Amino acid sequence: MPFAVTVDLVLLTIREDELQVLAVRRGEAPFRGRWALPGGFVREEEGLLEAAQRELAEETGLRERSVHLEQLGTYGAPRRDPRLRVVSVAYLALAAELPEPAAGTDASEARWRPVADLLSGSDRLAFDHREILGDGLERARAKLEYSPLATAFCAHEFTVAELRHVYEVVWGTELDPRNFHRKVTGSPGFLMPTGRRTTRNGGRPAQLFRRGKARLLNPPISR
Amino acid sequence: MPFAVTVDLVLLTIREDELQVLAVRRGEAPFRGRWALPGGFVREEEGLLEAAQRELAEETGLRERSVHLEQLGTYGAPRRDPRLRVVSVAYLALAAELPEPAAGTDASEARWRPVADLLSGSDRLAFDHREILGDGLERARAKLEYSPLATAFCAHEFTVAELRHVYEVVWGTELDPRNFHRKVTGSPGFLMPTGRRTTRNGGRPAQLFRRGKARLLNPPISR
DNA sequence: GCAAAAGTGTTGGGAGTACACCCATGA
DNA sequence: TCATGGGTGTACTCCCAACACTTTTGC
Repeated sequence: MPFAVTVDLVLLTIREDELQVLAVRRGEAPFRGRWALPGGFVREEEGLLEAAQRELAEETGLRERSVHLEQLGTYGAPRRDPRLRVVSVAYLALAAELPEPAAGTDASEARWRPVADLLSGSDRLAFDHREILGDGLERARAKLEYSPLATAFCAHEFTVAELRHVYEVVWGTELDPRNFHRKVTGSPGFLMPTGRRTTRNGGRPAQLFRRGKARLLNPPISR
Repeated sequence: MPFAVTVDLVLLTIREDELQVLAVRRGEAPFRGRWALPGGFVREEEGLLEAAQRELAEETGLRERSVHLEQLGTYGAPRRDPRLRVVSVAYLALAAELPEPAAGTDASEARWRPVADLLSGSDRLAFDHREILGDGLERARAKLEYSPLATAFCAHEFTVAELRHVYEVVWGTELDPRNFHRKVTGSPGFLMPTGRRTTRNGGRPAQLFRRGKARLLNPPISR
């Protein structure tokens, strides 16, 4: 049985105080004119993660270093693509704020779109990409609690307030700045102090941190 | 690019006070004579979950009702199968104790094997199935904490002690029976009392429960 | 000085652990 | 009546949400 295998990317970032995802406007049938997740075929001599890294580089010009990339799930309903049987392995990628993608890189327009808009159905996604995006969002939300994943949304160095902003945007909640500060700085291995400070918005300068080596947070950060 | 797509099953159960997994002895090259996870090709008109359900039924004769089945991950390294490019979607299945599979169903011998034996490397698995099994075990362990998944290892009706036994075997720890009892009966939606009681091993009869409707446990059951 | 943001101290209540104790059965 | 496992009560500890308060900057 001949199957086509693709990777699709749910690349999330935080821009303009909301969670946004990279989407491409489809130039061809099927679903011409609709938004879709970026993706492409897996090559002959390429692993799945490798293919996702390549797609990521093609879409954003980013080396994999600064981007968190993990397998999200695989979608293979018989007629999810009307042309042929395609099994798609979705990857979840999280990045710090990136520039708007250069136009015309791939003959198709790529843009940052608010996740909420694409999920609310006002702007329907191609294929089963709405389901994939929904699963990606859920995964990201859950992992913020018990893993240091939120740092993947931040630049190399960041303040506690910036990290808190990530949590607040992804979860859509407000967190107490004082307790949050204590929690994250007290969580072993979550943050590494750099010793440097910054002043960005007036007020007392904040310490700058880098991500630490911890892979799991306990106790978790509660919503 | 022509890919073959298969589903592989990590079917776990608890037998003889240990965690066991269904394995099949390979009758052909490659890896002839080695143990492997049960699996097979996805058919033309079949979804991925559907294929996993079919495999499960073929191996165990079980209807999907009583078995928990969820996608675990997808494995597609270029040369994981030396014959052709195979992408395998692994599913994690959890079941209550089942009879030893009938011999000769599928020309290959299927048997319950202790997970620890297969992971410790004393009995090497075919392909990348050791990695898949390891991922499945990790997933099961993690999900016991924050989901009512442990009930999937129990029969339709079960006692608190039987449920505790599941946790103790999967985690390899001992739990305080008294606090455990309070936690699980107090967790809303985890267990539904049937009103019936049973005496299995002498001692005071225990209440019988069924799984409730909760999908998430909070607070979680801690290791 | 005043506003604004960073960071610390304090406290009261809730949750979890450890363990003493009581309950219901079979032999 | 004893052994065995089921189930409840209770006290102590630790954690954490809430919020008052102090620190350090720009204007």
